[in-house]
Amino acid sequence: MTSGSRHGGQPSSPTPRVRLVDVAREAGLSKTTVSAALNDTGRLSPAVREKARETARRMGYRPNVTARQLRAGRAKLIGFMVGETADVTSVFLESPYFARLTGATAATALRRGYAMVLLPTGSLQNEWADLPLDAVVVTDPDADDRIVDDVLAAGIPVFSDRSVEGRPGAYWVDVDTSAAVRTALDHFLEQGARRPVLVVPDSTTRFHAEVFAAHREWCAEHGLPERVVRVGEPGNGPVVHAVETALAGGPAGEDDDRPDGGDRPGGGDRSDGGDRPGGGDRSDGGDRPGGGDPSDGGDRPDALLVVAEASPPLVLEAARRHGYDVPGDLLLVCVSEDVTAEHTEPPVTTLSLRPEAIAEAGIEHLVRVLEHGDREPAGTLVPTRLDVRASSVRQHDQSRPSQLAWTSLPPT
Amino acid sequence: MTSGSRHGGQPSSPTPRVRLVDVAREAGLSKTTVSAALNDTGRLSPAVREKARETARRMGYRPNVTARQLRAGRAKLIGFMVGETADVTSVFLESPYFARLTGATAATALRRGYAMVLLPTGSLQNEWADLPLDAVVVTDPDADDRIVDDVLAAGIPVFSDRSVEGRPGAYWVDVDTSAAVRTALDHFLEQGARRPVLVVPDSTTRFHAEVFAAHREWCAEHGLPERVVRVGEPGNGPVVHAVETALAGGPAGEDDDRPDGGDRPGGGDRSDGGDRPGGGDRSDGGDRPGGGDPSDGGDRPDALLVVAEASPPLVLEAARRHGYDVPGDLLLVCVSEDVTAEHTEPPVTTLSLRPEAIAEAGIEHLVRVLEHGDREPAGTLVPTRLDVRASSVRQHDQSRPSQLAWTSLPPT
DNA sequence: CTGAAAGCGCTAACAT
DNA sequence: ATGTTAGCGCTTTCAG
Repeated sequence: MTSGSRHGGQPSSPTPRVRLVDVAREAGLSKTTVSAALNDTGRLSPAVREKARETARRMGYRPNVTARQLRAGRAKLIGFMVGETADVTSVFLESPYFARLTGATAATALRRGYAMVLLPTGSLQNEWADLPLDAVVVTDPDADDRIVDDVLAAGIPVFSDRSVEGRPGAYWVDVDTSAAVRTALDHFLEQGARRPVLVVPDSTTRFHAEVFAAHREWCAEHGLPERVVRVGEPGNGPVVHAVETALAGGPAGEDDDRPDGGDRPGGGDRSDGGDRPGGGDRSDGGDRPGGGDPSDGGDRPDALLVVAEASPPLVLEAARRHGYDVPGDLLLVCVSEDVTAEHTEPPVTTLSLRPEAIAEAGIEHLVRVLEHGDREPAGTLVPTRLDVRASSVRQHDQSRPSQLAWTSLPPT
Repeated sequence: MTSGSRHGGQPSSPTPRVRLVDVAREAGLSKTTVSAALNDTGRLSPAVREKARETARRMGYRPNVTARQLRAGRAKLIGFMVGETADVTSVFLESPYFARLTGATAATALRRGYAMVLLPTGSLQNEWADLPLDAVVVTDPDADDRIVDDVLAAGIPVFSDRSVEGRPGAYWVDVDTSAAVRTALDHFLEQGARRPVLVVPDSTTRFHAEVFAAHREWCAEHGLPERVVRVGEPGNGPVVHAVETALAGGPAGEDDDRPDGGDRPGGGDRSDGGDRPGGGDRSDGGDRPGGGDPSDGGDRPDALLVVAEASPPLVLEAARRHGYDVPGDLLLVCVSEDVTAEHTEPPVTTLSLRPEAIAEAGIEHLVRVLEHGDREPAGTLVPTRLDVRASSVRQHDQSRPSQLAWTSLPPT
């Protein structure tokens, strides 16, 4: 029989919990004294303090957290939700980026004394209404998302991306998207590529919109044609399909026999620029295209920047199916946190958004606002990191170090 | 200027929240009446009820959740932690299995009115001490893990896997491991394989221990030699390495030039059985091994069951590097929730542990215990699902339906 | 140095 | 049908 069954009547009595007053009575002290002893506050004689503590320990006293919270006025609880892929909760965690962002946010928050609850995407039902949330973190809200306003309206501070800038009660942390895109494209240029293509989701998330804009700007600055393929749906199927579209060098919808394209009406790929049909070179093995001077003619892309999240091995495989040798004919960079990128042959260069750094900056900010009332600054920009691997270097200097896109910050 | 700044003194006054009593006073009613109106309890005249509600709405009243919780005696909050890979929190979410289990648990719990906080792995510091947790879910605790006892000692019910069976206050949900392993191995047999190899983590998790045992039993029953390679560390590197060890047909440590083996002292692979050195056939391309009648001689494996979580494309690639054609020379099944398995060529057969089903069963159980005091049953067994794809079928009958390992339950 | 008492904001007996 | 009152368990002035 376990200790703790008091009045032996009901067999399944849920063990009436010992309260502070019980300890006080048992120790022959007052609630106040015991509370002070346990919380290490007030001026108590060491003897009394020890006695109180000892009694509490012996009785198995556990403070009622809710009562404390009521007293304190805050629950040290924050909510976490992702706005993008606004459908099922269990899906977004399958993205390595969101998985790491989520885990890192929870860990960092806890380290600062805040617990994090995982909230379902989609504000339809505000289940968070029944939670004593001190703040809510909203990652990558859709442009037309009401969620931020709803939370703000409830009087709860919001921490999100830069799209909330200016809203009172809202604070932001964002990746330095522009620098990130430039770093990747500059890297391509440096390696001799002249016909880079961008594959980016067709979403209203601020990040994706910025990627598109930064790419356009960079192309204009460098006098290069803007080659973009937009992916309508998330997921490996659609992204791989988009990659194939990009590599075919022509508009979407041609030269496709894969069963898992996942196109829905209006959600398919859109290929902007470089619309001259490049010919159906869906060679599965041998002959390599181009081959000559990389800075010259032909319409086939010679570099690929995949911003849409997809499995690097799958992207690599898609390139091979289309007869590209990586990095021989095609330099490849994926914006991804997927660790499989290190294990392919060749390993794939990735642009990391550094979710851990974002989480840390966000929680840091949150704590400053919640505990010290800081209102400034309203936001923070976090640099990205390019992890150069064999898939994007022509020569054999794979030993070059990682580059921070925003070099004014330390590479932590 | 936003509405809500009351006494215009301090510019950054955090908007004193409107309380129930404020609404009552404003509406000329009592707290009780307003409370009843808002909670839809008691017998109130429709007119008064509406008036109370209207006033509350107009004043932007939001009930103080903590006060409610204190009154109710429970916070509708549950903790979630994973015992395995007992290191950093942000890591376990990178596993598709844990990611989906986590997401599904959070979603299911919320649907039943419980919020879920993500707890850090490792019980070293019980940060959960400051949380009003009604219960804690502990997935895959290590055999020697103290965490379950700690939580139980705090008087908090625990929901975990079968390893907690018999402990008062502990309940379990587990996968039907034995049936799962049998299903996979039977499938191999059915497809003509006679020399299957198992790759399984060398962990003290109950699941992995059971996999090992079930495999041993199955081999004994079928008079087949027990071929096992144990992986010392989690992660794609070590698992792929183990796969290569398995495919080389000999003991570990030979025939290896990959830089990412990740062996640590005492943490490397262990190859049990089939110890005759199979010869260094690390052919990168052409010649295929064996080729003759599959039910006959040779020492090279003809089927591979990878239980350790690894990226299917990477496993497939490893098999190819060793000169295997899948499914020609080698049938492949991965225990994995990784969606990339559907997108490889050939697609990889997976044995799904059905994390969503586990989550649902677990929360269902939790609600029954917490809200209805049910003590029986102490546990539930959840069937797995084999998603047969091309990587494990010799013929072209890929159209066969999924199989439930435990056919007494519906295939939901 | 210690104890009595006043709430935190809400809900539910118990009057009226 | 509505209002009064007593706590939920804890922390914290404020007396003693």
